Amino acid sequence: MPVINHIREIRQKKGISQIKMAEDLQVTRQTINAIEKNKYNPSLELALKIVAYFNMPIDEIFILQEDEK
Amino acid sequence: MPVINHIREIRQKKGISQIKMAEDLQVTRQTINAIEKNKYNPSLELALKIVAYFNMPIDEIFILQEDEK
DNA sequence: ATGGAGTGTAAAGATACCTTTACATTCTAT
DNA sequence: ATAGAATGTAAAGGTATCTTTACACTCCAT
Repeated sequence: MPVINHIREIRQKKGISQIKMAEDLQVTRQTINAIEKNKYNPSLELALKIVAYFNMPIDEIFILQEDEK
Repeated sequence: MPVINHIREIRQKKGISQIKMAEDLQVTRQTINAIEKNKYNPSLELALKIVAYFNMPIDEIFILQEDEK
């Protein structure tokens, strides 16, 4: 899985629940949960919304793993 | 379409063909073309690869349009 | 004017992303 | 120990992303 994310840690550090984050971003709680659990990556659109939501540089949230083909 | 990109201009300014860019990024030429023509957005993974490929800040390549719901 | 390089596009098929609904589990506070 | 809030997960369905194959067009150089 070539893209990892630090959403859970960041979200928890900010004291935000999956429910609130999902509502704020207008997606379902399951979507947030699945992304945190690395079931799949967010779309580019949702990823950019998350970056804006956390107000952090993208490379502190999403990291492209170079090793695997 | 809430995410726009400046891939075409950047690619052309660097003198790279869609074919070469597709090979370098390990996707098909049609994928590059479709993204440039705004048929759809790249996945987060491909977007991050493009950012690394161009070696530019993401917000100079991909822009989240805020206005539309 | 023919050929090659670059680009535009379409159809069909596979997998990824996201939703709705639903139920189960964990954690904390009372 | 029970309740409420938060989280984990699963199935089914819809749309998005990407592939393969294929054909068309433009532009420039020979």
